[in-house]
Amino acid sequence: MVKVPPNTYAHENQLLLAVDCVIFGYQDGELKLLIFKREVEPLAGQWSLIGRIVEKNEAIEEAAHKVLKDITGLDKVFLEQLYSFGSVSRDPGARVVSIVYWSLTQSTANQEIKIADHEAQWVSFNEIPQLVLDHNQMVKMAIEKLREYARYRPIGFELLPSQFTLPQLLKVYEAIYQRKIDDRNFRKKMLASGLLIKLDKKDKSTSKKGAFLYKFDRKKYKLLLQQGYWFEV
Amino acid sequence: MVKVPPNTYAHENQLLLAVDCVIFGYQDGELKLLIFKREVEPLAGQWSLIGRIVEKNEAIEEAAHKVLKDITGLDKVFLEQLYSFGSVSRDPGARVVSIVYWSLTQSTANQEIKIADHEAQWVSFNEIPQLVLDHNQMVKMAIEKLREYARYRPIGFELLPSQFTLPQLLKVYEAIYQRKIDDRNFRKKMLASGLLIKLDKKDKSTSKKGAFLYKFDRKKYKLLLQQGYWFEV
DNA sequence: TCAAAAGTGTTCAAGTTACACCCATGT
DNA sequence: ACATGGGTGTAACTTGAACACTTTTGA
Repeated sequence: MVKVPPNTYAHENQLLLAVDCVIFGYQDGELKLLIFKREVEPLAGQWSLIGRIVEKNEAIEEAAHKVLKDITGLDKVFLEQLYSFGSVSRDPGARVVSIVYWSLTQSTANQEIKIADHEAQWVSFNEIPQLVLDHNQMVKMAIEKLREYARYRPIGFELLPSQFTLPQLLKVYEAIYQRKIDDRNFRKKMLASGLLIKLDKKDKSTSKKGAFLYKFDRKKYKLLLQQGYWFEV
Repeated sequence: MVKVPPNTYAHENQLLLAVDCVIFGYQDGELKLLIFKREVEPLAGQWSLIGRIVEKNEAIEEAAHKVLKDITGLDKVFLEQLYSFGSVSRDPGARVVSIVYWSLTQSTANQEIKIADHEAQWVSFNEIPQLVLDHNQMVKMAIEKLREYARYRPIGFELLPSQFTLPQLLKVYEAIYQRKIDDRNFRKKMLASGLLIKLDKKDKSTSKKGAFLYKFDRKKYKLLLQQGYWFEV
């Protein structure tokens, strides 16, 4: 009779657990990734995702939230677990298993200041440098997840200010999918979803005519989700 | 200037890392979950998923594979990472973060012997008992994942012997979705995918006429995947 | 008055769903 | 000969894709 290795707690100092965050933003019509220069040896000074070791008394999700808040000042943003990376030699410094989270952020002036403080930096998707360890792989997976997610969940909004125009939203999706999207079909679908609240204001920053501003109806979305609603762009 | 907590390796004996496996099977026209009685305190003797602490010198995926092989004897089966659970007090015995994997297995006689050895047990989806810790939540998430996956990947095969009939495959999908599926449309789609290899043999165990046996064309599937192929049931 | 972006409907093709009967064979 | 499960095609409908012009307004 074969025995499974006993599920015992008699293990000590096994390995370290870290969280790393793939943080996406959207500026100047482009999707961006937030990276910074690693502070600890080995590989100090090289580009890296933002993360740290998980403390014993904090939940992993909590750790991810804190990392994100520390660097961006942002609190209530889209943040979800992506995947855990745990090969033995992924980190030459120690045996570290990393649980990766991905986040979508809206850029605000305040946030930019915080980011600059940390010497972090936004880079365009097609200019992502080599990152330490397996971080490039993490980013690749996160980008795939972003595209997959965008297909059936309304996440374009997460990358825009709370008030946005339809042309802006369209551009976000075009940036995500890297292709032109028919604007008439796009409007139809978006408006048909019933998840947009049209405001009585126009944004005239990009045209003389001005485009109507909308808000995303989060309450209604939650309600629809419970009813098994399926969104598709 | 705010400082991110330093990403240093100077932490010790932080927490333990475990893998747990949600193992699905298919028998008697029903989807089943493999559970066993927990061996260690606290909560010894209660129903639990199968898992153990990850050793320092093994990759997390490797650990999951070993757990699965130890209990079922199965080696090359569908096994993917599901999610990591890491709230502080999820385990009253210690601070344990659990990385959960899910697996689809084909039942074989040999496997059943191994499973019996371990006093593990298959239970139907609608008879899943209360499990220890957050294991019921893990199972719930795995079932959702299974349904999501089945929509766009040919995974029905993973639950059947390597040779199977179309009526059998249909029943697997009906079990996954818990609803009747039109057999004509199902056949059309399956055969149109080009991923089934028709054999010259019939299985007469369930009817006098007998149903043709098929094999799943894994090579072709891999090829199609690379070309951005998208399967849908 | 004109340049530049915002806004609006219809047609066609493709894919999905619904549906009913004959076939083969062991007992 | 009959009961049982295996196998097959078509029509209606729904969905997604393609496509071009008018509107508004600041400069």
